[in-house]
Amino acid sequence: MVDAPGGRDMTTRRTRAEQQEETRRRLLDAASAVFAESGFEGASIDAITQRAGYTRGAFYSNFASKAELLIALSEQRMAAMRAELLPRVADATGDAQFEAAADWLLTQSPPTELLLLVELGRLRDRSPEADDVIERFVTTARGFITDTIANATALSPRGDDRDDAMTGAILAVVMGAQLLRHLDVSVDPTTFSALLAAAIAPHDTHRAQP
Amino acid sequence: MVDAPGGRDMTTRRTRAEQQEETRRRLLDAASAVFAESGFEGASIDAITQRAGYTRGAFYSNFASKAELLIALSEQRMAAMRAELLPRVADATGDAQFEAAADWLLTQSPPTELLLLVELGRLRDRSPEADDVIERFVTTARGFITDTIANATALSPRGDDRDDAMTGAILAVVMGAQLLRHLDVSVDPTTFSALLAAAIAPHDTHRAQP
DNA sequence: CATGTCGGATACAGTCGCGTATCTGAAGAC
DNA sequence: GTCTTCAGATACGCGACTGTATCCGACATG
Repeated sequence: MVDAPGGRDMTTRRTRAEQQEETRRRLLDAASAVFAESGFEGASIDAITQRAGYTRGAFYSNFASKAELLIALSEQRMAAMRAELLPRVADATGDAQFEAAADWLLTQSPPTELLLLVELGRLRDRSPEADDVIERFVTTARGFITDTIANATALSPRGDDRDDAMTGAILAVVMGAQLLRHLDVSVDPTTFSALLAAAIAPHDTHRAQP
Repeated sequence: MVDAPGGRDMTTRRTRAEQQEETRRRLLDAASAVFAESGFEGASIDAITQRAGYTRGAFYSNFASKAELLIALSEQRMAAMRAELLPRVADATGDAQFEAAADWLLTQSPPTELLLLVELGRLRDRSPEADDVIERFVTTARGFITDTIANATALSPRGDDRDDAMTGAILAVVMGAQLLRHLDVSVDPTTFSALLAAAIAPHDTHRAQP
């Protein structure tokens, strides 16, 4: 699909670790695309390696199984998502933070990432590691949300189960919107921002309703 | 998995059409379970027919392909969902309608149905029929939502694109909640109802905030 | 009751994907 | 420069899944 990685290029001398790192990265990128198209079970290892420009040998020297690949990919993408959101939120102030996050979620972020969670949810029964990844994601996402809110409203999180209800509401809204995008249903950004605000409002009693 | 359907029962004489109808129904039910466990691509026809208590022959005399089975299953389940929601909503009045719907969605309805939409979304590129099913679902769901609101608030729908934004918001909330359930993340019913109300509130300017 | 019809079972051949075992050439060590 | 190591390629055997072709027996129709 892209330029052949097998062709050794004299201008780019690389250490073994660098080389393998790029292979891993390419495999993960290819897997992301193939998973999105065909789903986890429908994605053959051959299809993934071929799209990355390798053969099956490259796969088995980087991953033990397709499940492990899914785990690794999920973790990479969750970290990437966080890395994208953090600066955008940090660069804004007050309510603009939510709008910045909402805008990126609705227009920039690939709805594909959401599907990884669906596959992980299916895998959880067979692999305890998938369960860990999901739990880590939820915990991290909740922390990110409360931190952002605390930062935007200068209110510290409660730390009680009402926080869980609120972060759960935000997660539901965000994930629901991504799912609609996957179905090619457009989501109005204004409505989306309003929903996010509504999810936070009952949590923040100091805040006035407009 | 259940009692063998192959064993002809003398007490239950059935016409051919009835017999085949039951076969179809069992196959659809089994497919629903297997799809939930293994996904569309991961579900083998053998696994489906075996769980239903048949062999592959039963499948091919009822469906042309696995894709067609998914289409049929999706349509059946969407109709069933509607059939479940309608009386619950009709039996309540005013805001209780939303609570009734919310309660059923969060506690009774299997989060599995949502995954069918994900698979359909993947299939849409290959099968135009899947696209139709999705569009029909979205349209029907939107109609159901506006009807329910109109019924509960005695206000007629606007019929403009603000309706689309509002129904989209509700769909996002509902689907997001189901996805969280699939990930074993509990969703607080009170928060969920509040979110639904918040999605409607900006739409309904005649309504006072509590 | 005799015969045609057809839902579902059985048999079979072809394809595909997986995992392992083995090989190769370049990076790293000395 | 030689030797070792190892990422990635190649080869192979195996099992699983698919679709079709054929068969069987219960319903249907006269």
